Amino acid sequence: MSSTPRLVTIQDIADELSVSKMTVSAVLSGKASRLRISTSTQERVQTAANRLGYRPNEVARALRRKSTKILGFATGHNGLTTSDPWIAQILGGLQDGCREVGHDLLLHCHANETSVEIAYNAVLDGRVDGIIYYGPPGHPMTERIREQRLPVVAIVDEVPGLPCIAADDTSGGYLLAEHLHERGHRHLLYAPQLMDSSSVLNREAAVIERAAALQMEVSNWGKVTAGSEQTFLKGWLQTPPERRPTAIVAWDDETAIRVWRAARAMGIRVPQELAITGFDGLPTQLEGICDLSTIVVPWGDVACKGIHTLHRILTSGAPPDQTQLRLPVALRAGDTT
Amino acid sequence: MSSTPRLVTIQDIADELSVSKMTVSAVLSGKASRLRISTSTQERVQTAANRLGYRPNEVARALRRKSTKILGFATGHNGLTTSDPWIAQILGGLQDGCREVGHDLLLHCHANETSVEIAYNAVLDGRVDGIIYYGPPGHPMTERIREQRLPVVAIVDEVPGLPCIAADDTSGGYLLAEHLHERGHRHLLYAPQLMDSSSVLNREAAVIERAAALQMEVSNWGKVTAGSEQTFLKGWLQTPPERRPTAIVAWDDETAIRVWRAARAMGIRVPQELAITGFDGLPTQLEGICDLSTIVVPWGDVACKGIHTLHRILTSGAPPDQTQLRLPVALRAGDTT
DNA sequence: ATCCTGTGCTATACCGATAAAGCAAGGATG
DNA sequence: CATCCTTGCTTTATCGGTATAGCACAGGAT
Repeated sequence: MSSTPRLVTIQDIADELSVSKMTVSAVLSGKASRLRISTSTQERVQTAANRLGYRPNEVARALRRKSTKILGFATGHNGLTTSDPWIAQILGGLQDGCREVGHDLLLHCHANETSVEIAYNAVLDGRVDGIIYYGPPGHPMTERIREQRLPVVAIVDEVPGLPCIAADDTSGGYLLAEHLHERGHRHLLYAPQLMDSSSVLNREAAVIERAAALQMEVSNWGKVTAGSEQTFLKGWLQTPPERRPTAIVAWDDETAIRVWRAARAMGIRVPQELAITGFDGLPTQLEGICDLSTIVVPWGDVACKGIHTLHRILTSGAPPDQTQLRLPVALRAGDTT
Repeated sequence: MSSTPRLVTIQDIADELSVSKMTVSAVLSGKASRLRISTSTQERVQTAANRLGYRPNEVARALRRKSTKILGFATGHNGLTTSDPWIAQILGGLQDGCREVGHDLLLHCHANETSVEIAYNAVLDGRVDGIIYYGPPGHPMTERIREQRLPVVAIVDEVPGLPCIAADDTSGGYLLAEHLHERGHRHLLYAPQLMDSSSVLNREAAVIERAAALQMEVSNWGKVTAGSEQTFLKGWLQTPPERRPTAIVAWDDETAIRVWRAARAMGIRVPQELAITGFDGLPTQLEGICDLSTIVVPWGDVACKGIHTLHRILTSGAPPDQTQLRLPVALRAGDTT
């Protein structure tokens, strides 16, 4: 019952062949020709390395090159967990991106505010080369990050002064307003979420702007919190039919589904009496029951592009670190409109 | 536009105070008394460290102590992604566990077979101290892992020769059979999944065993693949009522929901004509529509315990590395039984 | 015989920390 | 006055790599 076996080092090979470890290093890191190592020696080294199962120690390399080739992911939105479906998609995209640029991904994705602080420290500790940040612009850490010019790329939500990859929420809002206009709606009800998130604010602003341009009225009766859906819809039922909004534009899919369920329970016909739209485009389990009209956000692509941007910033010496990208979204018309 | 700032090292502080870096190290790592550093020097070092914002370089430490304090997560089940809801819960549990033992979590969770190989190499590269493995026992890498005695803990699915933390799938199966028996069912239909997973096999075996003990008949009409639910249920409808199973026991929640949807579409009344059970206990979006009877599996706890076990193996020199744990599951009776 | 050039490798230093041994100055002790 | 102990540091080696300079030797030119 031995514990973890000692790993093979460059020195082991050097001893075995009675050469200096520099020779071994040169061969194994492809610098053999620059350092003029004879072909026969190269072969002997390669053979020994293979036989012993040598793998270069990444920690030692990282120390020397001052880069771990590990990127971190931090969430600043309170209460966010890996179980949130868009986070899941983001994680997938981060993984893909990391594989593409040859880095590893370290998770600092705890459901509390310390996530960012931990990630921030991870950079100062030399543990990660940079961070993908998903959180509110006003997080106390963001200022320190800017001040110290740490390699951080924001995703999904804009953070002033940081490079950012997000979805084109504005176009998404436009698409929704236009879609509802085409379906004959002239009075929308916006169900917002008050959170410190540029993405959410952009969605709302865009819906309102395009609705106005299309001569549609937009009401706002405030947030639809979990559990208050029925109350919310009662208000709708009590409104005289001619003054009723004909469609509810929810800030996200989850809210839309909650409203849809409540409407269904109250006998309100969707979409005949009331149309409902979401925003996120996440896969649902309601297939065949409720095919929500929504905006499909490319969460994975956003994350993946974020990694690539971070990688570019890290490899280019002096980065033009004001990259701002908005990835295209698409309307998915379902049976709730 | 400068690039990443150089991080403060122990040498910077030593130079600043004209002491040796060993003195600084001793103070900052709490070994001041053992090495007899005067109180005044300790204070000077502390002050300078704070002023300069010193943080010890974790890579250098890791090299010295031969441990990165990073644990990896690898998936061997093909096609598994971070979007699968139980993976999401597992990730949450891994995070929690890591925070509790003071380690970081590196993700090697790609949707293909290379995940395990990458994680395996990460250990040999000294990049991670150990791995949490979630995959089939027959994966080509598992043998190498055993041979080389790498610090790996399997979760969810048993792997012969490796320590494992899983859910008590057997009890789950018993609970389901007993529950259905109580509800008066005497003939079950098991909808299995043929995958190389001990968890899934245990579920099935337990249902069958307990059903037999309770004098219930158990039929098996084969897998219910995505899209074949209606065909499956047509077979059920065409069976003479007295020979029909009265309950379908699906191997997991997702299958159960697919069957439920198909039954609903075909006008089969659930649970009056046909009861349906799942297995997983994951949150669904069907709240208020279909409250699935299922077994709640503590995914997060399994993952978290896995981390703790791995940590114990890594800290104890010669581990009793045959830890086998089965965490309790619970029946959640919904309105599909 | 001496100088020069190219070949093939070795020696040294360094990345940033820590473990262990060493060593100078001052006071107590014989 | 010589010895010993304690205090308060410094020196050196080490983890496992990599960058850079150096060095011994062979062969051709002078």
